[in-house]
Amino acid sequence: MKAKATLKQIALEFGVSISTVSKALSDSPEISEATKIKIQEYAALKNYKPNSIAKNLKNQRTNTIGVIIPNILNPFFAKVFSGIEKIALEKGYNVITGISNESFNKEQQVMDMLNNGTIDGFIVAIAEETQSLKEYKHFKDIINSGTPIVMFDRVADGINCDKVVVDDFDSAYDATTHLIKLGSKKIALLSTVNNLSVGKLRFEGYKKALTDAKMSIDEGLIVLETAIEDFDVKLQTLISSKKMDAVFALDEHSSTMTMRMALKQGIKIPQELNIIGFADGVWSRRLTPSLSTVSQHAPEIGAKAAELLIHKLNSKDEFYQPQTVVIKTELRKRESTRRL
Amino acid sequence: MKAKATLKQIALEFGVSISTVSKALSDSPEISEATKIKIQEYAALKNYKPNSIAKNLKNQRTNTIGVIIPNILNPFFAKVFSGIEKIALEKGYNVITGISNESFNKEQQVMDMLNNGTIDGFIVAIAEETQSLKEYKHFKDIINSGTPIVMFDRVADGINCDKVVVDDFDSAYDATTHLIKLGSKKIALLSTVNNLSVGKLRFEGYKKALTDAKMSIDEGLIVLETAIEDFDVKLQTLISSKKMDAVFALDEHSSTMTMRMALKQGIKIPQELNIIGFADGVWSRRLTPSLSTVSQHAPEIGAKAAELLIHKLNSKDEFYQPQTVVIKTELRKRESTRRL
DNA sequence: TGGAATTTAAAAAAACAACTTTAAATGAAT
DNA sequence: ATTCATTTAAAGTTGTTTTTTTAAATTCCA
Repeated sequence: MKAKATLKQIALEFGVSISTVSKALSDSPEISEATKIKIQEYAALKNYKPNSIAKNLKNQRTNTIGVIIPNILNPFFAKVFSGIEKIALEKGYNVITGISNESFNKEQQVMDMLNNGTIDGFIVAIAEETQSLKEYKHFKDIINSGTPIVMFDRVADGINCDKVVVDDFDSAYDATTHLIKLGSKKIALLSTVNNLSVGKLRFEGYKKALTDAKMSIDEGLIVLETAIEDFDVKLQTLISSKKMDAVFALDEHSSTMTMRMALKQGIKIPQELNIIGFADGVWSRRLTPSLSTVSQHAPEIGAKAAELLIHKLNSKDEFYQPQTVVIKTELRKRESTRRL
Repeated sequence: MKAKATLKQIALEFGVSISTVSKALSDSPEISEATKIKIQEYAALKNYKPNSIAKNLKNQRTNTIGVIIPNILNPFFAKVFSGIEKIALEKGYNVITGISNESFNKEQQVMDMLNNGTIDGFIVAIAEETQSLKEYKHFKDIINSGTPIVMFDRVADGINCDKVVVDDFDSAYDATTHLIKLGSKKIALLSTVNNLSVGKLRFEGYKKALTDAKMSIDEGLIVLETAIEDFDVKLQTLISSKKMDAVFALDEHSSTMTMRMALKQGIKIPQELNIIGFADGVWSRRLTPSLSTVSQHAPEIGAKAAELLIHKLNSKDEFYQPQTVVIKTELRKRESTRRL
């Protein structure tokens, strides 16, 4: 464990001043070639790297982004994260990760802990609990303290900051409309995420599509239930009743559980039941039959969020107007859908 | 965007020195009660938080862990990460994430970038390319520079550092043995990860289990192919031949692809074909039939790695002997296996 | 009660590492 | 000897913590 090379250590080595070393390493014209060369060579040899903590302190910025994610095990967030990380690396930023675990307290705690100079700005998907409570004061405080926030996917209406969202309403509308065009007369709607902004928007899109197609909204075909156990019971009942010829599932659990229960009942997919769901693309392809999904372009969401934040950090514009960017979704038609 | 409260700012406010404020806030007995109270009250009012960058510079430590992961989209790594994050939060550490994308260069670059005071230590799963090249100099350099490393899952034999691994050999041995006990006579071995240390160990465990059971190792039942396209072609051929009654798949792709191709061919699982694979537990349960897997306790791996690193960071023991911790796996028997 | 000793409170300074700016010094040339 | 050009030294900046000094207040004893 040899001592790390610092300007001071190098200066001592050559009996010159710290500023001489600093200038030599930044290749300043003020320093003689001979001195520069010997110092630069020594620095390279010792693998000198400026201590970024010291630099950060001086510059009053850290080139670090804080990313607050409700649940890293959700592949959607993992993908968004990969998009953030990619852009961050390109722009020379580090990424500090905080997991809120869908908890309001932990979200607040983690963000507060990081908002002390550790990070320059936040990228956040709001925790479920926070969104249920509509408790957004901590976001306002952080923004007021001068730390910018970019929200993605789950956003807070009242907060004036950059946002990156998916067109949840439209994508649900389009998916439902697609099922109608395939000949479905009875489209069930399944959701365990109706407590989230995204879930509500998707539900609205579904209803609008039915209304526009002059189809009635059948409450008996709708299962909105946040508690997984209760949801599964209701879903089992619905599937056994065989009242529907298509399912639109708003989240991964309801999508996959529908497939599993239907296959167990011997219901043929897609011959007897069309299914479109929100789910991870890789795993949807691995199912048999493969699941048609609404692809949300998660990496692009992350990339865009990172770009917005870094742009804001680099601009000195006091009167910057926050914007909301909508990332288009795509309907990925796989084996779980076909003309009835 | 009001100015952040600093010691200096508070000192100026009361016309006292910076050190007085510092001591007052740390409730030092050197400061009179009256002074302490007024300063503490003011600090609370102004929501003063010590600038962690400055503290880090002074303390020569950042309470931040650098986690280098080959691919965050792999649920295994995401789960390990969640385990790391949990312990880190408990112990008051932040987590900076770097993704190597399985690339040697990026791994080196990211770690180098962070090893300048930004982080106190690393937790690393080695990139595939790094492991193929057996190029471990950067790890040695970092350790020599005084920054401890804990490796998990994919580890480098030649490097003297803490390691957290799964008993890949044993778990493969046990899984294979389980298939034998279920009555399998012809157990195929599929792997797209034979370029990784973990893949090789699992392969060895499979062979040992067969040998111990006095069964021959049939090269015609073994598909080792890193390129996904080539793998799929070979797998299709193997499955069409129907030469086996069981499959042991060493990674997620080969596990799921086997199920998919077999089901497409009308092969009944598990009646005609038993399958055990390495795969994500959540999604394995969602498959129909659900997939029996080797559960690797990923969060525990991450937690243990974080504990080892933080312990090392907090101990001043110059002669600390690095250890290798083995996390036990568990065979999760689901619908894809049963007595033949 | 006056002067010294001791306690107490607070201020000053140093350190962390990098970086910047200003001032000074050296050397050569005029 | 003076001027100019080139180097180098010194000092200040960031915010915190820790150590050292200084100043004031109190106690103690003669």
